[in-house]
Amino acid sequence: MVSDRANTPKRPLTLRDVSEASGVSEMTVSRVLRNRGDVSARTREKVLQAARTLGYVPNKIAGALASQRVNLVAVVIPSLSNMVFPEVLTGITHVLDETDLQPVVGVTNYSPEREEKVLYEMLSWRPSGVIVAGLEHSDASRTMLQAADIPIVEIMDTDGEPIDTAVGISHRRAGREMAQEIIAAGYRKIGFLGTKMPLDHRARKRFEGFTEALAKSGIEVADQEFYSGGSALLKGREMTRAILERTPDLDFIYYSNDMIGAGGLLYCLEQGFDIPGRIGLAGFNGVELLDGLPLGLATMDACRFDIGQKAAGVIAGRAAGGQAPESRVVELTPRLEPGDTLRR
Amino acid sequence: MVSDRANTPKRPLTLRDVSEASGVSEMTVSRVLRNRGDVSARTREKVLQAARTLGYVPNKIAGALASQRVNLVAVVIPSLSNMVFPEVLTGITHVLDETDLQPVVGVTNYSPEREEKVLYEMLSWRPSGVIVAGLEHSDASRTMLQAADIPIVEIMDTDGEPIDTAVGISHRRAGREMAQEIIAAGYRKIGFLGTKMPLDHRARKRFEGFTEALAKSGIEVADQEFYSGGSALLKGREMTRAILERTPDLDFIYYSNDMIGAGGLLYCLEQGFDIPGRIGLAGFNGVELLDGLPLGLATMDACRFDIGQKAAGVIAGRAAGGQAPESRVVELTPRLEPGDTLRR
DNA sequence: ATGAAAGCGCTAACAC
DNA sequence: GTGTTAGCGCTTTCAT
Repeated sequence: MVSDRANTPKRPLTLRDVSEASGVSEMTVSRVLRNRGDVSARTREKVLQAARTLGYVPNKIAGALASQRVNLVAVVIPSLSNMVFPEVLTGITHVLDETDLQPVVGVTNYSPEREEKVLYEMLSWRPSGVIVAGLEHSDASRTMLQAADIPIVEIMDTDGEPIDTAVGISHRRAGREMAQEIIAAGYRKIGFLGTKMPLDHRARKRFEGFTEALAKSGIEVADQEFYSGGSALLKGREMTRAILERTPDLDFIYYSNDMIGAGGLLYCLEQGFDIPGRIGLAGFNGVELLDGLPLGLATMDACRFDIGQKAAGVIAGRAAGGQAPESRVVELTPRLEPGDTLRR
Repeated sequence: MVSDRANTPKRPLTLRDVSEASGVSEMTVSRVLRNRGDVSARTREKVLQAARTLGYVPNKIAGALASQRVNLVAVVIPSLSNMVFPEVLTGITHVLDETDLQPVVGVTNYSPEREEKVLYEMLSWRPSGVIVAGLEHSDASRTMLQAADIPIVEIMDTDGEPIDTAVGISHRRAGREMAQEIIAAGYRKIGFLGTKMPLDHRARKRFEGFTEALAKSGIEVADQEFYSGGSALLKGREMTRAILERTPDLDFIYYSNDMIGAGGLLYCLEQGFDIPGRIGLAGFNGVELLDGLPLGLATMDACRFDIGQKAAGVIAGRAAGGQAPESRVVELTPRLEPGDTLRR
């Protein structure tokens, strides 16, 4: 392993070192290492041999500068602890693995300022494309993205005007449809528990769609409460207790995500409530976690994996010289999963 | 927003554009944009103004090539869906946010081949340091890392020889201590449920430490089962049912992680078992999720956040010209959290 | 306080 | 099939 000559490798290896070690021009070495152009099998072997024994790792910085091409795709998401985003990433990776593109992840913590900073940093590496969560961005962020002149895919949400392309679901519609389902099932005294939403636009849109649809049936949310931070499962449990103590005759609780919904479900089971008779419950996302719960929580799948795949597909297609998709907005349709906590 | 002159911005903006727009030399523009050297307030303003109205984003590729410096830290982890790693990332970010360093995340899916590929890709960007999970790597990976001549921090595990620096806990010891605790509590018929471990070395080491310590007390694992893939919570539930049907007189189950432990706990509660009397349970990791469960699962905190912070600290320190830490191995001590599922 | 020249390590474009 | 030349967009260094 590694050559055993006097080793003082202070200076990182360059193409030139491989060139000298193999007695082949830098250019040809470069060609071999990138599988470009025709190189005789003999030369090829010599070069690979030399590169391997030296332990040469190409310098992509120089390569990118020279070729004006960078095989990175910037992926900017609000959070990694949300479960939802890792799944989107999985979808993205799934597609990019088939190409020579590589995702680079940046996290904003739902802060527009951080988003701006992260985008600036990422764009300064001149990626081949950007996948960014949400349609809401600061003016500066929009300007940067527009000016970058690369494919930009805004994901997760389709309620708004995309900068370039959007791939996601309509959260307003998701909220609306869940409300309709709940009403159709005969529930009338409906509570809502969710995250504080000033910056979680998708949760806000679901809530808006939800209340809107209730209103159409002449129903108002009977009680509601918002939290931030902490263990979502625990919050779900505690908030459910609180809201039911305050408004004991609620017959349904809609949660802004599955995690707090699961907490609420566990609480209700402990209390021995008849579910979905005495009280119905529903969350949002369709996380895998729910499979292990004693009862299946009603939810709506957010198509996370699909969104990731489609978004990556748009970038990969465009990077390969393809055109933008016919439509600037790709709206997927979330499936309602009634589980066991919603009367039917 | 953006200048309203005839816009054909095909070509990305360069320093030169800012230079021309502001009537200041490229060099001075560069100084302003990086806050280096003395620039008169007047010039400074002119430059910033020009850069802003043009929407200039510096080209880090060119900058990095010229300065031979890259403010990226490669972070290579096995998975994002494991909860554990996002938390490590949080710790890393926490520290790096105080510096000008930026983490770049790569995911290996527990595959040595993928790890090799990811490392290769990342090293080719010449990062300022590498944080990589685990001490087990392919020969090629080790060679690359050694040759890179940058700080390398292997995290999560301290049972082995680090390439450069290791920050983590001893999983062997964690397994051992849990076994001792279980025995001290009087349990004797002990089962184990976990992931298939050929590639999850830390889970394997915990298991080894565990069986070793049991052996010292003349006890053998009474039954065991391994899974891969699927919803961990669900697997925990199903495997617990299976193992208890097969070996009904188990009085303790040790799970290789909290998620399947939680599934098992939910199952046992449903069955109405007396916990921790009839049967005790314990997991590993100390994930926040457990806070929301009806009973607190016994577990051992893996110090994820701390590990991230310390690892990032080592890189940041070294990048700032500091020395390597006194010791090449920084071993943290996991706390046993007895919860409600372990007799005391 | 500002500018001019050289060059980082690679690849595009063109010879041969 | 292989080599030569120029230059990517910055920063370093040195001059003024």
